Amino acid sequence: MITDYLIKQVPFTHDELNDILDHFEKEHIQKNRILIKEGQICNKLYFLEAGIGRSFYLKKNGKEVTQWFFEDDNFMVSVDSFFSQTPSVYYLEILENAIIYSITKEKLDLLLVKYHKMEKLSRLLAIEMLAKVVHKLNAIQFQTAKQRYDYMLKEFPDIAYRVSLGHIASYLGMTQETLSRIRKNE
Amino acid sequence: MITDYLIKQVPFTHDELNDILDHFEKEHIQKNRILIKEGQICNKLYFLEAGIGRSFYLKKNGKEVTQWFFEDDNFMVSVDSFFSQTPSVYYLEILENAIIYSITKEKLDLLLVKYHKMEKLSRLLAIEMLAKVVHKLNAIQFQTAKQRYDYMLKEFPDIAYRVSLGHIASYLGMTQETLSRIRKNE
DNA sequence: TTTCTCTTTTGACCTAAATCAAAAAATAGC
DNA sequence: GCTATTTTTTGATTTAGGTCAAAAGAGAAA
Repeated sequence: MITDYLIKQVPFTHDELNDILDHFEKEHIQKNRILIKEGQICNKLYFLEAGIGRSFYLKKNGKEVTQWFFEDDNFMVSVDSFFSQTPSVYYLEILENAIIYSITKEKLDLLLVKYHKMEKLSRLLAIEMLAKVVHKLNAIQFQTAKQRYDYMLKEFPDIAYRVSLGHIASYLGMTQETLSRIRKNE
Repeated sequence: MITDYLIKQVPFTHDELNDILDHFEKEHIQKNRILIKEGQICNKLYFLEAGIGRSFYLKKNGKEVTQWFFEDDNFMVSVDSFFSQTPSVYYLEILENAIIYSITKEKLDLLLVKYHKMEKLSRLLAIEMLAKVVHKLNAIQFQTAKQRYDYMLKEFPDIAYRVSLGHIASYLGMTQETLSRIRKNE
């Protein structure tokens, strides 16, 4: 639940929470839907109440490379694009039927001005995400293919067996063949 | 200047700025000083007014691996450790004689509560840092050694020729020998 | 069940970059 | 200046993981 998630981060009052939630829209999204394409400006911040998603980008050779996975009960967004309102480098895709809450940049900006606590929430989320990305960077930069897969299992235990091997392999910076061989030897 | 930097991010008033700056301490630091060791809790946020720094960690085999470079006119911190007050995974080291402004976690927390704008500043910084780390991640994950060095030249043009080849090589996830050969063929 | 498509596995071979080792160059200390 | 120490370069060899190609397996539609 999005309310539980928000309260866990910052102690909003009941009224504040209602006001904030009024700025979000709830939607049901079918799997394989692309929320944002490369080049579009990501104008919405999404909260995944159910389902999973990923961001990926398309290399010149046409291959998709997964950049991040988004689990349920987490925000999903093309960060740079949304916050600096510049064209997204990534695609955002829903991988399993999802229930999402979305808020536009304009509405979020209103909330950020209105509620000091909302700024705090955003800061906390950004720092949390930063820590996660740094963690992945270390895994990618210094570890063998096998160790990177172990990182994946720890970081996304729920997702590791729900998305295709190819998506995971590209997320981990290795080929499908290599990941297949790693799994074989588990 | 730290004041210029702050104002560029958020329009603080003169009084606010003075109050905020009163919470910082100015220090001159000699090169090669270690600000934070692995395992310590990073209790201060540093602003580099002059000089450069890096974060690195020590692998089990005793080798240092540079994790990030910090240029003058930027904040320098072991992010996770500082914000979640947990033991740092990294060392923070000053590489060239520096002038820094530092603020403790306690004092920063006071400012974050006192000034809505200060929360905003922190959010913006976190998002900016996030974008940079994502950028490096992409360079590391998908590019050849040569391309990674080109990324370094773009991201840290000032630093690329001021720090040792070994520091840069480990930052880019390659050996010194490889970087030396790349430079030779430039 | 059969067909079509998409995903995963397996095998053979190749290459970018690592490792190991040692020489050359640059810096720092005296 | 002249050593001592650290950093960088060069060469020879190895290897993890990539590439290419094809077979096997798994869904989905009908």
